[in-house]
Amino acid sequence: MRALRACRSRKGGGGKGKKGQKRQREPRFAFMTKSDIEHLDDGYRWRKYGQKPVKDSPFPRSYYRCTTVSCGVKKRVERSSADPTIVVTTYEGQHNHSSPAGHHHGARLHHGKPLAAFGESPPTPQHYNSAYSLPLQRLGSLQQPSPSPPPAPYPPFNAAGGRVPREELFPGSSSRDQGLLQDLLPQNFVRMSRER
DNA sequence: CGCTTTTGACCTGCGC
DNA sequence: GCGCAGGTCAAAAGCG
Repeated sequence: MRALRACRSRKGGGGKGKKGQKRQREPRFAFMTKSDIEHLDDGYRWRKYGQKPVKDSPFPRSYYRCTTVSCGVKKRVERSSADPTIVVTTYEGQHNHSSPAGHHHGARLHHGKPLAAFGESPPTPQHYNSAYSLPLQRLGSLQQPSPSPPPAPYPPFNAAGGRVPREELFPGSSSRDQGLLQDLLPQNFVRMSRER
């Protein structure tokens, strides 16, 4: 048990990051997975660096980071409050390395049955997309059901770091993630996936 | 012995 | 201006 936390000189320097600039720069990609385990082995090595209880969800949200140096890809894992069996994984950023150091199993979602995927840039498109025929959708398309689906699975954003501002994807909610589940997982979507 | 996990504290931004 | 929620850090413990 983390008994004594002796010298806590500088803790929590992160938060929302720089002032004035929202640190939502990396492309994000979220997908739902029907699994009993949260930490799906996608072939990369992840290190858990945090866990926080979510406001509208009885389940905590876990924060992972790619252990590979110079790869600042982050991953957020949380269970759906609507359906505990559904795990929502949100990737932030893209891997600089094609193959994980040491491990090369490829994408293995043990027990996971991906239900849907949203976002802008899947970390391993081939893995999730082809392997499970996931309907890649934009984040915004879920909130705003457009008559015609987006032509390309990957929205207009350059991997160099510049992507379409969140404001464009979320005209209504321009700030704060405001619940990944709420925004990314419409109730009907979850239910639909279950009933299939 | 090294890496991962756990957990509380701290910081920042936004909403009211 | 204050409070809340989200996100990150850092140290210790646990495990392989």
